[in-house]
Amino acid sequence: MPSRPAGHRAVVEAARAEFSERGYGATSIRDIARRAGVSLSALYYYYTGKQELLVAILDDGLDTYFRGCERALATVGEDPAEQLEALVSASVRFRSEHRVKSSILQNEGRSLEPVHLARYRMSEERASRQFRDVVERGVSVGIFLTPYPEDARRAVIGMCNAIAQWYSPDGSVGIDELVERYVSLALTIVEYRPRSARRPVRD
Amino acid sequence: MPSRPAGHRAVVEAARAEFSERGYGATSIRDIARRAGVSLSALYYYYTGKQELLVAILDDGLDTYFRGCERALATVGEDPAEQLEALVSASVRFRSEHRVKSSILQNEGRSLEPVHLARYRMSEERASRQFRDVVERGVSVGIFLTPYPEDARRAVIGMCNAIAQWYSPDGSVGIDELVERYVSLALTIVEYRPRSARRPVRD
Amino acid sequence: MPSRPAGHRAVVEAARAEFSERGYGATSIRDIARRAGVSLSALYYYYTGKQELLVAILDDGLDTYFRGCERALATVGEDPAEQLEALVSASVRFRSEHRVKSSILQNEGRSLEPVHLARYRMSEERASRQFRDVVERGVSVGIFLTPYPEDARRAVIGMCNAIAQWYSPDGSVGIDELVERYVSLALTIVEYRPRSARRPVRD
Amino acid sequence: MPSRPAGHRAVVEAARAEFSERGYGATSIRDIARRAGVSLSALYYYYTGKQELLVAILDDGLDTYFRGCERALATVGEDPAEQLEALVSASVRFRSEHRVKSSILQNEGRSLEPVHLARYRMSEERASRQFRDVVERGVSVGIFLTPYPEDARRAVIGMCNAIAQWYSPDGSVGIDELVERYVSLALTIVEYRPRSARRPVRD
DNA sequence: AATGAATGAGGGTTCATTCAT
DNA sequence: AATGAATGAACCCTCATTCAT
Repeated sequence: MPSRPAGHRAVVEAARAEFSERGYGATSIRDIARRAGVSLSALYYYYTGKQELLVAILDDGLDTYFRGCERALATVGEDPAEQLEALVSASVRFRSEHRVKSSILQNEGRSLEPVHLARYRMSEERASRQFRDVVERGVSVGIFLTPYPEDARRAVIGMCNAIAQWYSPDGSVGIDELVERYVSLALTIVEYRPRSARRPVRD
Repeated sequence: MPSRPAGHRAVVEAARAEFSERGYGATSIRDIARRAGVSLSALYYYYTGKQELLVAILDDGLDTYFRGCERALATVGEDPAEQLEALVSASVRFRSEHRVKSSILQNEGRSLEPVHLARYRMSEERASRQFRDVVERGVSVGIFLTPYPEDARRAVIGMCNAIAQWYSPDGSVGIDELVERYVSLALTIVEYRPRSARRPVRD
Repeated sequence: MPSRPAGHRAVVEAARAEFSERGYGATSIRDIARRAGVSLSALYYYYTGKQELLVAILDDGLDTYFRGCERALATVGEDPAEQLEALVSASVRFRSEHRVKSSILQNEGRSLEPVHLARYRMSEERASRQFRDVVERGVSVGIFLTPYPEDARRAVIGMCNAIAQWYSPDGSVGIDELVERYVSLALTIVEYRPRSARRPVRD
Repeated sequence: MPSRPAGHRAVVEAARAEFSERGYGATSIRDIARRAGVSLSALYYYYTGKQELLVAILDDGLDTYFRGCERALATVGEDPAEQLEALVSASVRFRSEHRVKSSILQNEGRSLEPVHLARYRMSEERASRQFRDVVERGVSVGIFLTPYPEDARRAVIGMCNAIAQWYSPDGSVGIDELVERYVSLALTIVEYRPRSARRPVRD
């Protein structure tokens, strides 16, 4: 999306909004062109069709998400608790700051044609694995006490994903505050017990 | 849905499957008729149109959900912890046993025309309130220690809702086991501390 | 229409109203059944279909019209002026008292299938001839001075036919008064000069 | 209608013919496209739908009629008799030269959706008023002796309107001749007595 | 005598897309 | 680089009608 002629921007933006509001299947290419203030032909001049727009939008969404994760992880060390904090923080930020991107990612993967679907599923898997690795390491290291790491992981992801559905920037809770609360919730869910807390306990 | 001519069943079933797989907007009425093994005209003899089909399906889904909740709540008393257990139990069962109904409820509310949307939003609100009331009572009674009851509530609901997206009846975890784990997770999330545990324990 | 089971009446009446308001082509058999308060099947039990309804309605309209003419003509003698009066009187009454029948007669003949069309055209022709004969006799007898009998005839018929389009029973003019005026207009159009008026002319 | 893409012409023409022959309600958009030798989609590229086609055709018909009236009125002075001649002349020409436009104007106004109907009714009213004003002025000036100006007006309009139903360009009467006869008939109907003719009358 | 269920054909309209310019 | 014109397939839905009961 970076080095395309001007007008592109408006088209993707419009498509994103429409896909998010109505869904891919219910959105017409004309709706998009109209919303972008661009002629139908222009749209086809920029993109090969509706499907390519979806691919571009999903890719961009994934990109935004994963870059956020990487950036967050880069600020912490090897400690699973810190890493979980980083991932939750990135996820909460993504779901609240990019609600539109987020909703498309959650709903419109199924609208991909088989060719593109494979790649998309791999990214989904990558996102899961990122969390799974951290949780499992926390468990094996003995600081996450949850007896059901997979369920815990899904609970954490599930609660983060849901943010896009209800969060409003006009609401009473700021994003930083939200991040803090969800990080705390996540640590609760995995039943985090810091090492230092275990020391005095003999037995 | 009870006293309609024969063939109805097949139509709703087919519509549910299609709506769930492709989304309302991307589903054609012909797809539904074909899948139901019914003529296009027959479909219109049963239902007034695509929208009524959606309404019927959503209503049925809500019905299934709320009846499950009521049944579960009927087995417990006034204790917020028990009530939360009941709601989570009903939710987990619904999301895992009725994954198709569940996914439509989560994705296709937006496809409702304004007339029907209002009623639907009220049902959504009712579902939220059910949880909110219980969580708030648990907090005010002092057995749920979470400092952020709303976030906790959303986390619980979010993790339950997500079940429909990944649960498979062929998987390794049975539903009863799943219920148990999620109930436990929910109590963790609200930071449940039973009264009895707090009393005599010195140290 | 006379000796049919009850319920027939309501159906024809409803069909007449619908055909008149929307036109045959734009009227659906369901509209008719609904308006008649009768089931769709009942309608088909009474009539073989939409076309037969139209035929019945047109026949009934023609019947009403021609019977009115015959009744009026029966009250007068051989005098063309009196006969024209009779025809105009019958026409004005028909167009004002039976506006619905009249409008269908004027607009929906074209909706007849070929089989029925022939008979219908003959009736139309009969209506024209009735007037033409009288006007021509009046001319040949020397009491209608119009140099263009055909145009006069068409003018008379045209102005009578138009009544159905504007007449309202709630209006200021009663039908008897209307008849009188149109009779007078008709005689003016054919340039009627009574015999008695010619006598004093020295000849 | 002027600056639209090519092919427009054929579409309106075809629509006009079909609407006139079968009526708006009985005409299918496919009939029109076929008759125009145009693809169904092309038709929709030109017009937004069947209704817009009707509106365009009615507007065009009204335009043709009113322009004819204005042209005719421009050639005469203030004399009501001359003005009536002008209006009748324009009407006869319109009804005989544009029989198709005329028939649609007479039959299909009812097929307009409410939004467009209002405007159409105003045009109808304008056409009536044009005649009414002239007739009334003739009466008040004392050259039209008819005791019932409204009936006379309706008779004149009615007979002119009827022309479209029977006139054939192949017939024995040319249009100029027809105009002359109908003008004469109209003056008869309003009982025109020129001023000059009244003077010599002693008394 | 009367009707509920069902149908195939066709209704008006919109779709994603292409193509000549 | 950009667009107006055009298309065929498919859209949702309603049509007049039939038929078993």
